[in-house]
Amino acid sequence: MGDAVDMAREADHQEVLGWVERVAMFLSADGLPPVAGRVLGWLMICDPPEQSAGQIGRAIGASPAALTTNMRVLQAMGFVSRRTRPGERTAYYRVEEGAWERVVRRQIATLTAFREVAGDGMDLIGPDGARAARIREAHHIFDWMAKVFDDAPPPTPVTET
Amino acid sequence: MGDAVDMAREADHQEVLGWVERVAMFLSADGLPPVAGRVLGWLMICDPPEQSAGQIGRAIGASPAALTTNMRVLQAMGFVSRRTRPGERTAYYRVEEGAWERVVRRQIATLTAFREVAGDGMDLIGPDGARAARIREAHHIFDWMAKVFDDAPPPTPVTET
DNA sequence: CCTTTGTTTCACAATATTGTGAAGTAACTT
DNA sequence: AAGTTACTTCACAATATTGTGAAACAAAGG
Repeated sequence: MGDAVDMAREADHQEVLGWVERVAMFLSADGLPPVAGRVLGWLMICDPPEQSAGQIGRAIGASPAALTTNMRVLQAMGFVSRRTRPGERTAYYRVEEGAWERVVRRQIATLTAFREVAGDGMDLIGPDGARAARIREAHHIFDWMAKVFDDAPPPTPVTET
Repeated sequence: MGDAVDMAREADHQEVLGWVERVAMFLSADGLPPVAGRVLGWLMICDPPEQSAGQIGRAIGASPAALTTNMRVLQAMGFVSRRTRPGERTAYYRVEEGAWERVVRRQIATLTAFREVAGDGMDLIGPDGARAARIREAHHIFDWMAKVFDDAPPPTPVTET
């Protein structure tokens, strides 16, 4: 059924798939469909780093149709980029540079957006201390979070690509 | 059809409901069901601040059954607390003190948890520079985020409750 | 003790999400 | 030009999520 090298490769792939699944699970908490998460996970760890939809689909066990749909999603989110090579009809995908920083920043921006909602709530019911206190508390904490990030030093750039 | 005071009250309630809906929409991005989000929004802005399931249900237009289910969810998440009064069978709910800080911290913790996943990925494929670079980048950014929060001054406590 | 009122449970309906299979289309190869 | 391969589209199936209605239940009031 295959020699020792094949068996080792198989075991590796299982381990890698397990990791890919963890990545997918993490992203599904953000509403990303399972296959999209698996693709991103796979593209994080695969070798070579740039692969076609077919290769990806075979690796993670998803249908071509699912690949089409989810590659589109991932591109729209700016997580992966699509590249073609001259004289080849196949498109290759890779994780976009800085994708995860964008993920993080987007998350934070979404969170801090609630500050506006809280502000509008206070406008709505007036500054009356007792009643507005609940909303003020929420506003306060989101304001704190926004400031933490505004004041934070930017992440050190990646040295090697 | 009602006097001027009633009409004003009605208009107010519509505005408030609109705000409640925005809160619900925000929370649904985190996977909270619509009704749970509405309840939380309502409890943020309602007067009096402590209300029964029946009152809440009538205010936001949800069935008693939905209330039961979603109040349970909100309590489990630590967002609202349930209180009974001696000699009354009715339970009253209110927004838990510090609920939103908990929301924010939970979100951040969830995000930074990905640092572990990235770390395990690097363990899996070895420190080989070229291939591990993608995962290292992800690890790097999540590490940055975790540190930003670890180093951040805590939010100033609420002065008035 | 029976009524009233408010809550809970549960079966089910409505809807939304996701992914597959099969057919269609496009592009390189020979 | 015909074949091969890869991707895309689309109808549909499987599943998951939510919320409702009706019936059961519990507690307070008469």
